[in-house]
Amino acid sequence: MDAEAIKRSLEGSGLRCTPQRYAVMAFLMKHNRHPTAAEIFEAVNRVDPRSSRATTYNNLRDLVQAGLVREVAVEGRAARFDAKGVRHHHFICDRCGKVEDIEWCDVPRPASGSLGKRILRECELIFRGLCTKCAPRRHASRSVS
Amino acid sequence: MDAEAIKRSLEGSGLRCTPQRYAVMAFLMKHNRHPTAAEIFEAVNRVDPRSSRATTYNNLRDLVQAGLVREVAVEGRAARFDAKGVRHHHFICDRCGKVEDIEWCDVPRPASGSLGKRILRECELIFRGLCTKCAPRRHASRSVS
DNA sequence: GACAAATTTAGACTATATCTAATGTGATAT
DNA sequence: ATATCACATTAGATATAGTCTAAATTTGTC
Repeated sequence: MDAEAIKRSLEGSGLRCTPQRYAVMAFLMKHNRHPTAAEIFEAVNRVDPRSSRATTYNNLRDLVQAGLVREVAVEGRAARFDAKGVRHHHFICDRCGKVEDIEWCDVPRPASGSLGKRILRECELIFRGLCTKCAPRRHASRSVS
Repeated sequence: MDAEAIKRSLEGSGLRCTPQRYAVMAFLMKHNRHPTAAEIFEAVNRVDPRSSRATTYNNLRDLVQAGLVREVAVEGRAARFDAKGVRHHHFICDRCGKVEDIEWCDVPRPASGSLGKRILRECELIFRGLCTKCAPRRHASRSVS
């Protein structure tokens, strides 16, 4: 996405295209990892225009409010704990960050049902509760009681 | 779960059953919300035995290491951001807290496939990306690009 | 250019979590 | 019983993430 397009996108959402705001938005569009505010702050400040910490946070807030950026994995930013009594999954709301328990369910095996392969791949993630990197190599099952 | 059972469970994991440790564990077993460390600290300290902040955090760490407690929604405790370019879901690993994008996929409609109703209910949560409370009331579709 | 509104800024402040060094506790050997 | 030693606890210092404030600056408009 080129500079003009970013400018239009900001102004289309009722935000002025200030140098600092532009820098934050451009950085987020260029890097599709999920950077923290601190990483964005640092990256933006390696070159002109500089941007104070407050401005970086303000701009992130504005971009999220405008619907141009998503904030993920929130939940008040404090760790939460859970005695492993009944086996269950955790689901985290995209909007409010609430942690919701969902009933335990094993990974569905057959890929032939009315739900296609793509859905299964996504189901497997949540059913397993582990990302691709952390998932056990083979058919080994991990205790998540 | 009674006091003896908690004691056995701690000792079975190689942890001494100290008053402070017991209090944290008992609190977590009794309340199946997902309290923060601060909430646990406060609750435990409303009555004897008192427990310092460091001890509360240490005990939580020990309980997690021993596999008796889970820490949910981690990810280094810093918010992460994401320019809403391509529509996708976010999956957060239960073990390492990594945020992983998964390809966008609409909520599957039919409940009659080879995957049962229960699976569908769980799929819907992740496919929608919103918890029960935040989900739009009816068939309204939310823009999550 | 002058004005008002929006934006940026440095730094103080709050909240969450970890570290440190001193002290306390409990099981075991003597 | 008591000396010992590993394990636990403590208060307080420190670190990190984020917010707030009040003043200064920039921007769009007349």
